[in-house]
Amino acid sequence: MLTPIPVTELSRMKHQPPLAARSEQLAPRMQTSEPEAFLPASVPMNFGRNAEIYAEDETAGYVYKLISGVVRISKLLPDGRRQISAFHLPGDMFGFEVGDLHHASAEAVGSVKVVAFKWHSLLSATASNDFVHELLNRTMIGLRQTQDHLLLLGRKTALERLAAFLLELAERSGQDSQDSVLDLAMPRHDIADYLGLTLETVSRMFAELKENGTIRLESARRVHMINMDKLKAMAA
Amino acid sequence: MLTPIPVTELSRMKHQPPLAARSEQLAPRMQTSEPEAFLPASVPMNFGRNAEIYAEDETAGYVYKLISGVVRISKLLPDGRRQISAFHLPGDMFGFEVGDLHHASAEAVGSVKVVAFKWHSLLSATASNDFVHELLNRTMIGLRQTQDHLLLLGRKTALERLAAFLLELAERSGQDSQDSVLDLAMPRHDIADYLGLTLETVSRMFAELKENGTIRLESARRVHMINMDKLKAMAA
DNA sequence: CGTGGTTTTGAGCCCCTTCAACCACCGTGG
DNA sequence: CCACGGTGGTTGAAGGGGCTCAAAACCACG
Repeated sequence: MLTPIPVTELSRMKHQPPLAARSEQLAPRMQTSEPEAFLPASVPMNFGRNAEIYAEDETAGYVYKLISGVVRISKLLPDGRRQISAFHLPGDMFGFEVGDLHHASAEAVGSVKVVAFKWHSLLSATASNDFVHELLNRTMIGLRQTQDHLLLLGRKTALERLAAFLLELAERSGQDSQDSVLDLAMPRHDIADYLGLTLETVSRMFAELKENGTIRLESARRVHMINMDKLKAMAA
Repeated sequence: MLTPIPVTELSRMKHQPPLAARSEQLAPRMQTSEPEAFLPASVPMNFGRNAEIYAEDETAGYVYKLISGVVRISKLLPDGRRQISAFHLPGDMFGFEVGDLHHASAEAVGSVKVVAFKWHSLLSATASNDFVHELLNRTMIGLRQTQDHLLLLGRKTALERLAAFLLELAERSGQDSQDSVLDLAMPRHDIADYLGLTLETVSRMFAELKENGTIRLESARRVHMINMDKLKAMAA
Protein backbone atom coordinates (compact mmCIF):
# COMPACT_ATOMS: atom_id res chain seq x y z
CA MET A 1 0.00 0.00 0.00
CA LEU A 2 1.20 3.42 -0.86
CA THR A 3 2.39 5.58 1.95
CA PRO A 4 1.34 9.18 1.48
CA ILE A 5 4.42 11.27 0.88
CA PRO A 6 4.57 14.74 2.38
CA VAL A 7 4.50 17.55 -0.11
CA THR A 8 8.05 18.06 -1.28
CA GLU A 9 9.85 20.42 -3.55
CA LEU A 10 7.55 19.33 -6.33
CA SER A 11 4.78 21.24 -4.68
CA ARG A 12 6.67 24.42 -5.39
CA MET A 13 6.64 23.73 -9.10
CA LYS A 14 5.50 26.63 -11.21
CA HIS A 15 2.14 25.04 -11.77
CA GLN A 16 1.13 24.92 -8.19
CA PRO A 17 -1.72 27.42 -8.13
CA PRO A 18 -1.80 30.17 -5.51
CA LEU A 19 -4.90 28.97 -3.81
CA ALA A 20 -3.44 25.55 -3.25
CA ALA A 21 -2.17 26.98 -0.01
CA ARG A 22 -5.34 26.16 1.84
CA SER A 23 -5.26 22.54 0.74
CA GLU A 24 -2.23 21.14 2.48
CA GLN A 25 -3.92 17.99 3.52
CA LEU A 26 -2.46 14.65 2.66
CA ALA A 27 -3.77 12.56 -0.16
CA PRO A 28 -6.35 9.98 0.83
CA ARG A 29 -5.01 6.52 1.34
CA MET A 30 -5.49 4.04 -1.39
CA GLN A 31 -6.63 0.49 -0.96
CA THR A 32 -5.79 -1.05 -4.29
CA SER A 33 -3.18 -3.19 -5.97
CA GLU A 34 -2.86 -0.58 -8.67
CA PRO A 35 0.38 0.37 -10.39
CA GLU A 36 1.58 2.81 -7.81
CA ALA A 37 1.82 -0.07 -5.37
CA PHE A 38 5.17 -0.99 -6.89
CA LEU A 39 6.24 2.37 -8.21
CA PRO A 40 8.86 4.81 -7.00
CA ALA A 41 8.43 8.37 -5.85
CA SER A 42 4.85 9.60 -5.83
CA VAL A 43 3.86 13.14 -4.89
CA PRO A 44 0.39 14.30 -3.87
CA MET A 45 -0.64 17.62 -5.39
CA ASN A 46 -3.68 19.86 -5.18
CA PHE A 47 -5.10 22.22 -7.74
CA GLY A 48 -7.82 24.84 -7.52
CA ARG A 49 -10.58 25.61 -10.00
CA ASN A 50 -9.27 26.15 -13.54
CA ALA A 51 -5.67 25.65 -12.43
CA GLU A 52 -3.36 24.35 -15.12
CA ILE A 53 -1.84 20.96 -14.32
CA TYR A 54 0.27 21.00 -17.44
CA ALA A 55 0.22 22.92 -20.69
CA GLU A 56 0.35 21.91 -24.33
CA ASP A 57 3.94 21.72 -25.65
CA GLU A 58 5.31 21.75 -22.12
CA THR A 59 7.96 19.17 -21.25
CA ALA A 60 6.26 16.07 -19.93
CA GLY A 61 7.90 14.84 -16.78
CA TYR A 62 5.12 13.33 -14.75
CA VAL A 63 2.22 10.95 -14.95
CA TYR A 64 -0.81 11.78 -12.83
CA LYS A 65 -3.34 9.63 -11.10
CA LEU A 66 -6.53 11.46 -10.26
CA ILE A 67 -7.66 11.07 -6.65
CA SER A 68 -10.62 13.43 -6.52
CA GLY A 69 -12.23 16.07 -8.69
CA VAL A 70 -12.49 16.30 -12.47
CA VAL A 71 -9.75 17.14 -14.98
CA ARG A 72 -10.25 18.30 -18.55
CA ILE A 73 -7.77 17.57 -21.36
CA SER A 74 -7.96 20.13 -24.15
CA LYS A 75 -6.32 21.51 -27.25
CA LEU A 76 -6.56 25.04 -28.62
CA LEU A 77 -6.47 26.43 -32.13
CA PRO A 78 -4.51 29.66 -32.66
CA ASP A 79 -7.74 31.67 -32.81
CA GLY A 80 -9.00 30.32 -29.51
CA ARG A 81 -11.32 27.57 -30.60
CA ARG A 82 -11.04 24.79 -28.05
CA GLN A 83 -11.71 21.07 -28.11
CA ILE A 84 -11.85 19.08 -24.90
CA SER A 85 -10.80 15.53 -25.71
CA ALA A 86 -11.58 13.99 -22.34
CA PHE A 87 -12.83 14.54 -18.83
CA HIS A 88 -10.95 12.48 -16.28
CA LEU A 89 -12.66 11.15 -13.16
CA PRO A 90 -11.08 9.80 -9.96
CA GLY A 91 -9.05 6.68 -10.64
CA ASP A 92 -8.02 7.76 -14.14
CA MET A 93 -4.40 8.27 -15.09
CA PHE A 94 -3.28 10.93 -17.51
CA GLY A 95 -0.23 12.84 -18.67
CA PHE A 96 1.76 10.09 -20.37
CA GLU A 97 2.86 11.02 -23.85
CA VAL A 98 4.85 9.69 -26.75
CA GLY A 99 7.77 12.04 -27.20
CA ASP A 100 8.81 14.41 -24.46
CA LEU A 101 6.20 17.13 -24.86
CA HIS A 102 2.62 17.23 -23.64
CA HIS A 103 0.37 17.14 -26.65
CA ALA A 104 -2.60 18.75 -24.91
CA SER A 105 -3.16 20.69 -21.72
CA ALA A 106 -4.71 19.44 -18.49
CA GLU A 107 -6.70 21.69 -16.17
CA ALA A 108 -8.63 21.22 -12.97
CA VAL A 109 -12.37 21.70 -13.51
CA GLY A 110 -12.97 22.16 -9.81
CA SER A 111 -10.82 21.34 -6.83
CA VAL A 112 -8.56 18.45 -7.74
CA LYS A 113 -6.26 16.07 -5.93
CA VAL A 114 -3.75 14.02 -7.90
CA VAL A 115 -0.71 11.92 -7.26
CA ALA A 116 2.19 12.64 -9.58
CA PHE A 117 4.77 10.03 -10.62
CA LYS A 118 8.06 10.63 -12.29
CA TRP A 119 7.50 9.36 -15.80
CA HIS A 120 10.87 8.04 -16.85
CA SER A 121 11.32 5.99 -13.74
CA LEU A 122 8.15 4.15 -14.59
CA LEU A 123 9.52 2.70 -17.78
CA SER A 124 13.10 2.14 -16.68
CA ALA A 125 14.68 -1.22 -17.13
CA THR A 126 13.82 -2.13 -13.58
CA ALA A 127 10.17 -1.27 -14.03
CA SER A 128 7.79 -4.13 -13.86
CA ASN A 129 6.59 -5.66 -17.06
CA ASP A 130 3.17 -5.71 -15.47
CA PHE A 131 3.15 -1.96 -15.35
CA VAL A 132 3.83 -1.69 -19.06
CA HIS A 133 0.94 -4.03 -19.67
CA GLU A 134 -1.25 -1.95 -17.40
CA LEU A 135 -0.24 1.21 -19.20
CA LEU A 136 -0.88 -0.41 -22.57
CA ASN A 137 -4.28 -1.49 -21.37
CA ARG A 138 -5.21 1.98 -20.13
CA THR A 139 -3.96 3.55 -23.34
CA MET A 140 -6.00 1.17 -25.45
CA ILE A 141 -9.09 1.93 -23.39
CA GLY A 142 -8.45 5.62 -23.89
CA LEU A 143 -8.07 5.06 -27.61
CA ARG A 144 -11.36 3.21 -27.76
CA GLN A 145 -13.19 5.99 -25.89
CA THR A 146 -11.62 8.59 -28.15
CA GLN A 147 -12.75 6.69 -31.25
CA ASP A 148 -16.28 6.63 -29.86
CA HIS A 149 -16.03 10.35 -29.41
CA LEU A 150 -14.99 10.74 -33.05
CA LEU A 151 -18.30 9.17 -34.05
CA LEU A 152 -20.13 11.56 -31.76
CA LEU A 153 -18.36 14.66 -33.10
CA GLY A 154 -18.44 13.62 -36.71
CA ARG A 155 -21.93 12.25 -37.06
CA LYS A 156 -24.30 12.95 -34.18
CA THR A 157 -26.78 15.78 -33.73
CA ALA A 158 -26.65 18.20 -30.82
CA LEU A 159 -29.40 16.38 -28.95
CA GLU A 160 -27.75 13.00 -29.49
CA ARG A 161 -24.46 14.40 -28.26
CA LEU A 162 -25.87 15.70 -25.01
CA ALA A 163 -27.80 12.49 -24.37
CA ALA A 164 -24.64 10.46 -24.98
CA PHE A 165 -22.67 12.76 -22.69
CA LEU A 166 -25.09 12.39 -19.80
CA LEU A 167 -25.13 8.62 -20.24
CA GLU A 168 -21.35 8.49 -20.36
CA LEU A 169 -21.06 10.47 -17.14
CA ALA A 170 -23.75 8.41 -15.43
CA GLU A 171 -22.06 5.18 -16.38
CA ARG A 172 -18.58 6.31 -15.45
CA SER A 173 -19.68 7.58 -12.08
CA GLY A 174 -21.58 4.39 -11.40
CA GLN A 175 -25.08 5.83 -11.60
CA ASP A 176 -26.88 3.64 -14.04
CA SER A 177 -30.08 3.03 -12.18
CA GLN A 178 -33.32 4.78 -13.03
CA ASP A 179 -33.96 8.19 -11.50
CA SER A 180 -30.34 8.64 -10.46
CA VAL A 181 -28.92 12.06 -9.76
CA LEU A 182 -25.96 13.34 -11.70
CA ASP A 183 -23.82 16.20 -10.41
CA LEU A 184 -22.05 17.96 -13.23
CA ALA A 185 -18.65 19.23 -12.18
CA MET A 186 -18.19 21.32 -15.30
CA PRO A 187 -19.91 24.46 -16.65
CA ARG A 188 -21.90 24.55 -19.90
CA HIS A 189 -18.96 25.99 -21.75
CA ASP A 190 -16.82 22.94 -20.98
CA ILE A 191 -19.61 20.59 -22.00
CA ALA A 192 -19.93 22.54 -25.24
CA ASP A 193 -16.21 22.28 -25.99
CA TYR A 194 -16.33 18.56 -25.27
CA LEU A 195 -19.32 18.01 -27.55
CA GLY A 196 -18.21 20.31 -30.35
CA LEU A 197 -21.12 22.72 -29.79
CA THR A 198 -21.69 26.20 -28.39
CA LEU A 199 -22.79 26.68 -24.81
CA GLU A 200 -26.09 28.13 -26.01
CA THR A 201 -26.86 24.99 -27.97
CA VAL A 202 -25.97 22.86 -24.96
CA SER A 203 -28.38 24.89 -22.85
CA ARG A 204 -31.11 24.53 -25.46
CA MET A 205 -30.59 20.77 -25.63
CA PHE A 206 -30.87 20.56 -21.85
CA ALA A 207 -34.18 22.35 -22.18
CA GLU A 208 -35.28 19.93 -24.88
CA LEU A 209 -34.40 16.91 -22.77
CA LYS A 210 -36.34 18.50 -19.94
CA GLU A 211 -39.41 18.97 -22.12
CA ASN A 212 -38.98 15.42 -23.38
CA GLY A 213 -39.37 14.21 -19.86
CA THR A 214 -36.06 12.35 -19.94
CA ILE A 215 -34.34 14.51 -17.37
CA ARG A 216 -35.20 17.01 -14.66
CA LEU A 217 -32.94 19.88 -13.68
CA GLU A 218 -32.86 20.40 -9.95
CA SER A 219 -30.32 23.10 -10.71
CA ALA A 220 -28.12 23.77 -13.70
CA ARG A 221 -25.48 21.37 -12.38
CA ARG A 222 -27.75 18.75 -10.82
CA VAL A 223 -29.50 16.46 -13.27
CA HIS A 224 -32.10 13.83 -12.45
CA MET A 225 -32.12 11.04 -14.97
CA ILE A 226 -35.83 10.26 -15.18
CA ASN A 227 -36.00 8.01 -18.21
CA MET A 228 -32.68 6.31 -18.84
CA ASP A 229 -34.02 4.05 -21.59
CA LYS A 230 -35.38 6.99 -23.53
CA LEU A 231 -32.05 8.75 -23.11
CA LYS A 232 -30.25 5.73 -24.50
CA ALA A 233 -32.59 5.65 -27.47
CA MET A 234 -31.90 9.31 -28.10
CA ALA A 235 -28.12 8.91 -27.96
CA ALA A 236 -28.34 7.05 -31.31
CA MET B 1 8.70 10.13 -21.99
CA LEU B 2 8.61 6.99 -23.90
CA THR B 3 11.69 6.80 -26.00
CA PRO B 4 10.78 5.62 -29.46
CA ILE B 5 11.56 1.94 -29.61
CA PRO B 6 13.80 1.09 -32.53
CA VAL B 7 12.08 -0.82 -35.22
CA THR B 8 11.94 -4.37 -34.04
CA GLU B 9 12.11 -7.61 -35.87
CA LEU B 10 8.43 -7.25 -36.53
CA SER B 11 8.96 -4.21 -38.64
CA ARG B 12 11.74 -5.77 -40.60
CA MET B 13 9.76 -8.74 -41.68
CA LYS B 14 9.72 -9.28 -45.36
CA HIS B 15 6.36 -9.48 -46.88
CA GLN B 16 5.38 -12.89 -47.98
CA PRO B 17 4.33 -13.88 -51.47
CA PRO B 18 0.62 -13.36 -52.03
CA LEU B 19 -1.63 -16.18 -51.03
CA ALA B 20 -5.33 -16.60 -51.50
CA ALA B 21 -7.42 -14.21 -49.45
CA ARG B 22 -8.16 -15.38 -45.93
CA SER B 23 -5.62 -18.15 -46.33
CA GLU B 24 -5.56 -20.54 -43.46
CA GLN B 25 -2.15 -21.94 -44.03
CA LEU B 26 0.90 -21.04 -42.03
CA ALA B 27 3.48 -18.69 -43.36
CA PRO B 28 6.58 -20.14 -44.93
CA ARG B 29 9.70 -20.13 -42.84
CA MET B 30 11.38 -16.81 -42.32
CA GLN B 31 14.89 -16.19 -43.42
CA THR B 32 16.03 -15.12 -39.97
CA SER B 33 15.36 -17.03 -36.83
CA GLU B 34 14.42 -14.05 -34.67
CA PRO B 35 10.86 -13.37 -35.76
CA GLU B 36 9.47 -16.73 -34.94
CA ALA B 37 10.94 -16.46 -31.49
CA PHE B 38 8.02 -14.29 -30.44
CA LEU B 39 5.86 -14.10 -33.53
CA PRO B 40 4.72 -17.64 -34.02
CA ALA B 41 2.05 -17.73 -36.66
CA SER B 42 2.15 -15.00 -39.26
CA VAL B 43 -0.17 -15.30 -42.22
CA PRO B 44 -0.07 -13.18 -45.39
CA MET B 45 -3.52 -12.25 -46.62
CA ASN B 46 -4.95 -10.32 -49.54
CA PHE B 47 -8.18 -8.36 -49.77
CA GLY B 48 -9.95 -6.82 -52.70
CA ARG B 49 -11.65 -3.44 -52.94
CA ASN B 50 -14.13 -2.86 -50.07
CA ALA B 51 -13.46 -6.31 -48.64
CA GLU B 52 -14.05 -6.58 -44.92
CA ILE B 53 -10.93 -7.48 -42.95
CA TYR B 54 -12.86 -7.67 -39.73
CA ALA B 55 -16.23 -6.41 -38.53
CA GLU B 56 -17.34 -4.45 -35.50
CA ASP B 57 -18.25 -6.73 -32.56
CA GLU B 58 -16.50 -9.65 -34.21
CA THR B 59 -14.14 -11.72 -32.05
CA ALA B 60 -10.67 -10.24 -32.29
CA GLY B 61 -8.10 -12.95 -32.86
CA TYR B 62 -5.47 -11.30 -35.02
CA VAL B 63 -3.31 -8.25 -35.28
CA TYR B 64 -2.57 -7.01 -38.78
CA LYS B 65 0.42 -5.31 -40.26
CA LEU B 66 -0.34 -3.49 -43.49
CA ILE B 67 2.04 -4.30 -46.34
CA SER B 68 0.44 -2.44 -49.22
CA GLY B 69 -2.78 -0.58 -49.96
CA VAL B 70 -4.97 1.50 -47.66
CA VAL B 71 -7.30 0.30 -44.90
CA ARG B 72 -10.16 2.26 -43.34
CA ILE B 73 -11.31 1.80 -39.74
CA SER B 74 -14.93 2.76 -39.23
CA LYS B 75 -17.93 2.65 -36.95
CA LEU B 76 -21.59 2.75 -37.94
CA LEU B 77 -24.67 4.13 -36.23
CA PRO B 78 -27.86 2.04 -36.44
CA ASP B 79 -29.28 4.36 -39.11
CA GLY B 80 -26.24 4.04 -41.32
CA ARG B 81 -24.28 7.16 -40.46
CA ARG B 82 -20.61 6.25 -40.62
CA GLN B 83 -17.48 7.70 -39.07
CA ILE B 84 -14.06 6.63 -40.32
CA SER B 85 -11.64 6.98 -37.43
CA ALA B 86 -8.46 6.27 -39.36
CA PHE B 87 -6.90 5.42 -42.68
CA HIS B 88 -3.99 3.03 -42.36
CA LEU B 89 -1.02 3.18 -44.71
CA PRO B 90 1.65 0.53 -45.36
CA GLY B 91 3.72 -0.11 -42.24
CA ASP B 92 0.82 0.57 -39.87
CA MET B 93 -0.49 -2.07 -37.52
CA PHE B 94 -4.13 -2.40 -36.59
CA GLY B 95 -6.64 -4.77 -35.10
CA PHE B 96 -5.44 -4.94 -31.49
CA GLU B 97 -8.20 -4.33 -29.01
CA VAL B 98 -8.84 -4.21 -25.32
CA GLY B 99 -11.30 -6.97 -24.61
CA ASP B 100 -11.95 -9.74 -27.07
CA LEU B 101 -14.19 -7.97 -29.58
CA HIS B 102 -13.29 -5.63 -32.38
CA HIS B 103 -14.62 -2.23 -31.53
CA ALA B 104 -14.72 -0.99 -35.13
CA SER B 105 -14.58 -2.58 -38.54
CA ALA B 106 -11.63 -2.63 -40.93
CA GLU B 107 -12.07 -2.67 -44.70
CA ALA B 108 -9.76 -2.55 -47.67
CA VAL B 109 -10.07 0.72 -49.57
CA GLY B 110 -8.41 -0.75 -52.65
CA SER B 111 -6.33 -3.88 -53.07
CA VAL B 112 -4.65 -4.66 -49.78
CA LYS B 113 -1.89 -6.97 -48.57
CA VAL B 114 -1.51 -7.59 -44.85
CA VAL B 115 0.27 -10.00 -42.56
CA ALA B 116 -1.89 -11.36 -39.74
CA PHE B 117 -0.49 -12.40 -36.36
CA LYS B 118 -2.22 -14.36 -33.69
CA TRP B 119 -2.98 -11.83 -30.97
CA HIS B 120 -2.69 -13.98 -27.87
CA SER B 121 0.73 -15.26 -28.69
CA LEU B 122 2.03 -11.72 -28.95
CA LEU B 123 1.27 -10.81 -25.36
CA SER B 124 1.95 -14.14 -23.71
CA ALA B 125 4.24 -14.28 -20.73
CA THR B 126 7.07 -15.35 -22.97
CA ALA B 127 6.53 -12.50 -25.39
CA SER B 128 9.31 -10.02 -25.87
CA ASN B 129 9.23 -6.98 -23.65
CA ASP B 130 10.40 -4.99 -26.63
CA PHE B 131 7.30 -5.93 -28.52
CA VAL B 132 5.04 -4.73 -25.73
CA HIS B 133 6.91 -1.44 -25.70
CA GLU B 134 6.57 -1.19 -29.44
CA LEU B 135 2.86 -1.86 -29.20
CA LEU B 136 2.46 0.71 -26.43
CA ASN B 137 4.34 3.23 -28.51
CA ARG B 138 2.17 2.61 -31.56
CA THR B 139 -0.99 2.80 -29.47
CA MET B 140 0.05 6.10 -27.92
CA ILE B 141 0.83 7.51 -31.36
CA GLY B 142 -2.59 6.38 -32.50
CA LEU B 143 -4.18 8.04 -29.50
CA ARG B 144 -2.40 11.29 -30.22
CA GLN B 145 -3.55 11.27 -33.84
CA THR B 146 -7.09 10.49 -32.78
CA GLN B 147 -7.08 13.40 -30.33
CA ASP B 148 -5.92 15.68 -33.12
CA HIS B 149 -8.80 14.38 -35.17
CA LEU B 150 -11.20 15.27 -32.36
CA LEU B 151 -10.13 18.89 -32.69
CA LEU B 152 -10.69 18.70 -36.42
CA LEU B 153 -14.17 17.20 -36.12
CA GLY B 154 -15.26 19.33 -33.21
CA ARG B 155 -13.97 22.74 -34.17
CA LYS B 156 -12.74 23.08 -37.75
CA THR B 157 -14.59 24.30 -40.83
CA ALA B 158 -15.06 22.15 -43.93
CA LEU B 159 -12.24 23.92 -45.76
CA GLU B 160 -9.87 23.57 -42.82
CA ARG B 161 -10.70 19.89 -42.56
CA LEU B 162 -9.90 19.13 -46.16
CA ALA B 163 -6.68 21.15 -46.03
CA ALA B 164 -5.62 19.28 -42.90
CA PHE B 165 -6.50 15.98 -44.51
CA LEU B 166 -4.39 16.61 -47.58
CA LEU B 167 -1.47 17.73 -45.42
CA GLU B 168 -1.79 14.65 -43.24
CA LEU B 169 -1.74 12.34 -46.24
CA ALA B 170 1.16 14.20 -47.83
CA GLU B 171 3.19 14.00 -44.65
CA ARG B 172 2.40 10.39 -43.94
CA SER B 173 3.27 9.29 -47.46
CA GLY B 174 6.48 11.26 -47.32
CA GLN B 175 5.54 13.95 -49.82
CA ASP B 176 6.22 17.19 -48.04
CA SER B 177 8.08 19.04 -50.74
CA GLN B 178 6.49 21.77 -52.80
CA ASP B 179 4.51 20.75 -55.88
CA SER B 180 4.33 17.11 -54.85
CA VAL B 181 1.69 14.81 -56.27
CA LEU B 182 -0.73 13.03 -53.99
CA ASP B 183 -2.63 9.95 -55.12
CA LEU B 184 -5.80 9.50 -53.14
CA ALA B 185 -6.64 5.85 -52.64
CA MET B 186 -10.14 6.57 -51.33
CA PRO B 187 -13.31 7.97 -52.92
CA ARG B 188 -14.94 11.25 -51.87
CA HIS B 189 -17.43 9.40 -49.75
CA ASP B 190 -14.68 7.93 -47.57
CA ILE B 191 -12.98 11.30 -47.22
CA ALA B 192 -16.33 12.76 -46.19
CA ASP B 193 -16.89 10.09 -43.54
CA TYR B 194 -13.39 10.67 -42.23
CA LEU B 195 -13.85 14.44 -42.05
CA GLY B 196 -17.40 14.41 -40.71
CA LEU B 197 -18.83 16.00 -43.88
CA THR B 198 -20.92 14.96 -46.87
CA LEU B 199 -19.29 13.95 -50.11
CA GLU B 200 -20.82 16.97 -51.81
CA THR B 201 -19.18 19.33 -49.35
CA VAL B 202 -15.85 17.58 -49.83
CA SER B 203 -16.17 18.05 -53.56
CA ARG B 204 -17.00 21.73 -53.11
CA MET B 205 -14.01 22.24 -50.84
CA PHE B 206 -11.76 20.62 -53.43
CA ALA B 207 -13.11 23.14 -55.90
CA GLU B 208 -12.44 25.96 -53.48
CA LEU B 209 -8.84 24.86 -52.89
CA LYS B 210 -8.46 24.67 -56.66
CA GLU B 211 -9.71 28.22 -57.09
CA ASN B 212 -7.47 29.32 -54.24
CA GLY B 213 -4.52 28.11 -56.24
CA THR B 214 -3.33 25.84 -53.45
CA ILE B 215 -3.92 22.60 -55.32
CA ARG B 216 -4.47 21.39 -58.87
CA LEU B 217 -6.57 18.36 -59.70
CA GLU B 218 -5.00 16.29 -62.44
CA SER B 219 -7.92 13.95 -61.91
CA ALA B 220 -10.34 13.49 -59.02
CA ARG B 221 -7.88 11.15 -57.28
CA ARG B 222 -4.61 12.84 -58.25
CA VAL B 223 -3.82 16.06 -56.41
CA HIS B 224 -0.93 18.41 -57.10
CA MET B 225 0.08 20.34 -54.01
CA ILE B 226 0.96 23.70 -55.50
CA ASN B 227 1.23 25.89 -52.42
CA MET B 228 1.97 23.84 -49.34
CA ASP B 229 2.51 26.85 -47.07
CA LYS B 230 -0.87 28.29 -47.97
CA LEU B 231 -2.44 24.90 -47.32
CA LYS B 232 -0.84 24.79 -43.89
CA ALA B 233 -2.15 28.25 -43.13
CA MET B 234 -5.62 27.15 -44.15
CA ALA B 235 -5.60 24.04 -42.01
CA ALA B 236 -5.85 26.31 -38.93
C1' DC C 1 -20.78 2.90 -77.28
C1' DG C 2 -23.65 1.66 -73.18
C1' DT C 3 -23.34 1.02 -68.25
C1' DG C 4 -22.54 1.62 -63.43
C1' DG C 5 -19.87 3.95 -60.12
C1' DT C 6 -17.98 8.29 -58.95
C1' DT C 7 -17.67 13.24 -58.99
C1' DT C 8 -19.36 17.75 -59.80
C1' DT C 9 -22.63 21.36 -59.66
C1' DG C 10 -27.05 23.63 -58.50
C1' DA C 11 -31.02 25.19 -55.51
C1' DG C 12 -33.35 25.36 -51.27
C1' DC C 13 -33.50 24.49 -46.59
C1' DC C 14 -32.38 23.60 -41.72
C1' DC C 15 -29.68 22.96 -37.67
C1' DC C 16 -26.65 25.19 -35.22
C1' DT C 17 -24.16 29.52 -34.55
C1' DT C 18 -23.85 34.36 -33.60
C1' DC C 19 -25.19 38.24 -31.31
C1' DA C 20 -27.67 40.09 -27.67
C1' DA C 21 -30.43 40.66 -23.66
C1' DC C 22 -31.90 39.03 -19.43
C1' DC C 23 -31.91 36.24 -15.28
C1' DA C 24 -30.31 33.41 -11.24
C1' DC C 25 -27.14 32.69 -7.88
C1' DC C 26 -23.71 34.03 -4.43
C1' DG C 27 -20.17 36.00 -1.71
C1' DT C 28 -18.80 40.75 -0.38
C1' DG C 29 -19.14 45.04 1.76
C1' DG C 30 -21.58 49.44 2.69
C1' DC D 1 -30.16 43.89 5.18
C1' DC D 2 -29.77 44.98 0.72
C1' DA D 3 -26.95 46.93 -3.07
C1' DC D 4 -23.40 45.31 -5.82
C1' DG D 5 -20.46 42.89 -9.14
C1' DG D 6 -19.18 38.65 -11.25
C1' DT D 7 -19.80 34.23 -12.90
C1' DG D 8 -22.71 31.19 -15.08
C1' DG D 9 -27.10 29.99 -17.40
C1' DT D 10 -31.20 30.75 -20.20
C1' DT D 11 -33.77 32.53 -23.96
C1' DG D 12 -34.73 35.09 -28.32
C1' DA D 13 -33.94 36.60 -33.22
C1' DA D 14 -31.48 36.41 -37.28
C1' DG D 15 -27.99 34.58 -40.26
C1' DG D 16 -24.99 31.20 -42.37
C1' DG D 17 -22.34 26.93 -43.29
C1' DG D 18 -23.09 22.61 -44.48
C1' DC D 19 -26.87 19.29 -45.65
C1' DT D 20 -30.51 17.39 -48.67
C1' DC D 21 -32.35 16.55 -52.89
C1' DA D 22 -31.63 16.47 -57.67
C1' DA D 23 -29.46 16.22 -62.07
C1' DA D 24 -25.77 16.31 -65.05
C1' DA D 25 -20.93 15.19 -66.19
C1' DC D 26 -17.15 12.26 -66.00
C1' DC D 27 -14.67 7.96 -66.34
C1' DA D 28 -13.14 3.22 -66.39
C1' DC D 29 -14.41 -1.00 -68.32
C1' DG D 30 -17.40 -4.44 -70.63
